[in-house]
Amino acid sequence: MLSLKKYLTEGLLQFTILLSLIGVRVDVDTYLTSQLPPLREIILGPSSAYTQTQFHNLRNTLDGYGIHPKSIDLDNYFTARRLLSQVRALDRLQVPTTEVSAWLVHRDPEGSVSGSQPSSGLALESSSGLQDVTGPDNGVRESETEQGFSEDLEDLGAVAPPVSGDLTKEDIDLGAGREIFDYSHRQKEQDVDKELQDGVEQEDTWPGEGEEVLAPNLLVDGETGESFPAQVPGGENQTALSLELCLRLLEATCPFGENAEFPADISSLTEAVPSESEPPGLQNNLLSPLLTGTESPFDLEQQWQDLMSIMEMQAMEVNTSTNEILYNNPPGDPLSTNYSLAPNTPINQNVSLHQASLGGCSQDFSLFSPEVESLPVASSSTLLPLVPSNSTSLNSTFGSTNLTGLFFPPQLNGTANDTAGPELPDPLGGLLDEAMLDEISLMDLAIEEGFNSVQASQLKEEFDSDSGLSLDSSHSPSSLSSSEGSSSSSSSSSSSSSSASSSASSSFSEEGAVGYSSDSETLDLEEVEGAVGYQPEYSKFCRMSYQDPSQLSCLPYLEHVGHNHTYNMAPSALDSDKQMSRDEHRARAMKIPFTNDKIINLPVEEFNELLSKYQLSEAQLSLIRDIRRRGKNKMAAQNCRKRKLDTILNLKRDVEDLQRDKARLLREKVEFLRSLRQMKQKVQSLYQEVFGRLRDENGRPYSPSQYALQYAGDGSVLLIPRTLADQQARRQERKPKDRRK
DNA sequence: CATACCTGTCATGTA
DNA sequence: CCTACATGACAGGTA
Repeated sequence: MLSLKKYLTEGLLQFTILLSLIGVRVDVDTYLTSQLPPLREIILGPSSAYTQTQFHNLRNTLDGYGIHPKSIDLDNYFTARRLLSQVRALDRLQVPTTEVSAWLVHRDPEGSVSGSQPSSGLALESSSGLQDVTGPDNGVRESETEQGFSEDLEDLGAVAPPVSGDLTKEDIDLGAGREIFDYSHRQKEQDVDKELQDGVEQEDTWPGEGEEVLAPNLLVDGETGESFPAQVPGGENQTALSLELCLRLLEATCPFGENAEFPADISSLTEAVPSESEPPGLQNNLLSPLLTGTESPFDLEQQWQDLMSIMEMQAMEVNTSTNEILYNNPPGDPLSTNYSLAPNTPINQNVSLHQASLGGCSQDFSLFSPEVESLPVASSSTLLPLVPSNSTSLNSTFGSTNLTGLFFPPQLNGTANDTAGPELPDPLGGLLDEAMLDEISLMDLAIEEGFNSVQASQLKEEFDSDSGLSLDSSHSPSSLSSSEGSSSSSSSSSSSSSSASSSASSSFSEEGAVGYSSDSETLDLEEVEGAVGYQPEYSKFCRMSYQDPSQLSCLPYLEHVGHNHTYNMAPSALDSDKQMSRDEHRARAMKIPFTNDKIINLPVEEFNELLSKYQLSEAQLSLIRDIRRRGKNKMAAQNCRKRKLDTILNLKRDVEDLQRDKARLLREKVEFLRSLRQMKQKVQSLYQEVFGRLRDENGRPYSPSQYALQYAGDGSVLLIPRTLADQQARRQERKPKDRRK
C-alpha cells in the first residue's frame, strides 16, 4: 500500500505539473483528499517542466495551486479531472518496470519566429536545431532518416480513427507526468527514473547546444475565445509550441540493456498512426501510435510492460462519464475547420513539441520554462524548413526517436495501416492477430485440460520412485552386485531362473556332471527333474519386481495390458519346478554343479575360479557359458526394456508439461494482446487530446493530416510535419532490423 | 484362431 | 580378444 500511495502521489504530482503547464491551477488536494495524501508538490520552475525526473524531487514545493470551482477554467478543470483519473490509473498499473511519462508543454517566449515558409508544414524545428541535438551522429542519422521516410509511412498501421472532427478541447492539455506502474519493481523504476533524468539533462542541454528550434508562441484559444496572454515577444507569429512530452509509455527497464538506446527505439508509439478506416466518429487524424498494427522496433519487453500498464490503466480508469463528456466532441466539431490551415499560412517551423507552447499555457509559461525563454532567438529566427529537403537535419533530432511516424495521420499515408511493412516486420505484429491467437489458445487449452494433472503427478511420482532404468535401481535386477550373486543363492538375484536353480543346483552338484546336451536335448527336462527342495527365500528372487503392473495403471494407454510383468516371478514355491527357466532345466539336465545364479552373476574372476574347482566336460562348460551369456543378456534385455519404457514415460511427461506451458503462454499472450489493445487505445486518446489542443500562432488547431506528434526517445514530443514523421517512422523501423544483425 | 503383449534369446555393436 | 552391456529383431508363450 505504501508503494501504491507513493505512486499515486507521484502521479498527482505529474498531473499537477501538467495542469500547471497548461495554465490550469488545480488544487489536487481538494479533489483527491479522499484517496490521496495532501499534495503539496507543485512545480514552479520551468526547468521542472523540462526535467521529468524533477517531478519526483519537487515535492514539498507545491504551493497548492488551486482552481476555484467558479473559475473560468472550469473546462480545464474537468479535463484535469479526467486526466487525473488517467494518471491515477497509470499509477495503479501492476506491470513492473513499466514507465509512463507524461508530456510537458512549455512555451518558449523567445525565439518566436514568423513562419515564413508556407505549406511546408509546421517545421517545428530548424535544421540547425535538430542537428545540434543529434550532435555528431547527425550525418549518420540523416542518411538513415532519408531512406526511411517514405517507407515508414507505409508501415504505419494507423488504426486510430481520424481525429479531425473530434477535437473539442481548445486548450492543449499537455501535462507532464511520469508514471511507474510496477510496484514490485521499485528498484527498476528508480533506475528508469535515472535514465529519465539523464535524458532530461541531455534535453536541457539542447538549447544551449544550438537547438534553435523553438518558436515561443503562445496559443490563443480561437474556439473558446479565451485569450491566452500571447506572450509572443515582438508579436511574432511563430507558434513555438514547446511541448515536451514525457510520454515514455514504452520505456521500461529493459533487461536487454537497450534502454541506453531508448531514444532511438521509441518507435512503437511512432508507428501508431490512426487509420482513416476507423469509424467516422473517431478522430481519424489523430493517430495513436499504439493503435497501429505495426509495432516499433521498440523493445518488446518494454512494450509488454507498457501493455500491461495500459491494461491496468483501463481497469483503473474512473470518471469515465466525465471523461466522455469532455472528451467526446460533438459532431461537426469546429476543429475540422480549424485544421484547414491555409497552405500559405506561415507556419512556425521551429515548433516542436519538445518546446511546443500551448495556448492555454501561455500565461504561465514564463514561470515554468525560463529555460525556453532563454533559448537563443537565432534558432527561432532561423526557421528551418521542414520540407523533406531538410529531413536530414530533422533526422538528427528525430533519429533518436522512432516515434516519428507514431502520430502520423492516416490521411497522409493511406498505406500506413495496410502496408505494415513486410520488410519491417512488427515485433508484436504477430501478436496482434488476436482472433487467431485466441483460437490457438483455446485449442491448446483444450489440450491442456485434456491432460489429467493427477495422472501427471502420479507419473511423476512413479518416475521419482522408480527412476529408471538405471542399474542402480534397487528394483532393477541388474542392481545386484556381482558379489552378492556369487556369495550366496539367497542374494537378491534378479534372475528367477538362477534362484530357482539354486535348489536344483545342489542336487546337480551332487549328481555330478552330465554329458553335454544341446538345447534341444535339454528341453523338457522338467519331468526328469526330481523334487526340488523348497526354498523359503524363493520369493525374494522375484524378478522384474520393478515392473509392478500396478505402477502402470496410471498410464492410460497401458491399462489395457493385463500381462504379468513379473517375468518369472514364482507364483508359489511348490511350482518352482515349472518356473525354472530353460537354462535351469538344461543345467540340471547337464548336472551343472552350481546354480545358474552363480553362473550368471559371478564376476569373471570368481566365475573362472568356480569353474576351475570342478571337473567339467566340454559340454557342461559350453552350457555354463551359454547360461551365463543368456542370463546376462536377459537381464540386459529387461533393463533395456525398462529403460525404454521409462524413456517413453518421461517423454510423455515432458510433452504434457510442454503442453501445459504452451497453454499457459498462450493465455498470457492473449492477455497481453488485450492489454496492448487497451494501451493503444489509451495512447490514441491521449494523442488525440494533446494534438487537438495544440494551436498555431493563430490559435487554430493543427491539421492532423499535415502534422503529427513525434515522440522522442528523450521523452520529448515534437510536432512535426507528417511527411517528416513518416520518414522518421520508416527509418526507425529499419533500425531494429539492423541491430539484430 | 488371430491378435497383442510379454519375455527370452540371438546377433550385433559399443566400451 | 575378452567381458560386460545395450539394443533391435525374432520367436515362443500366454491371455
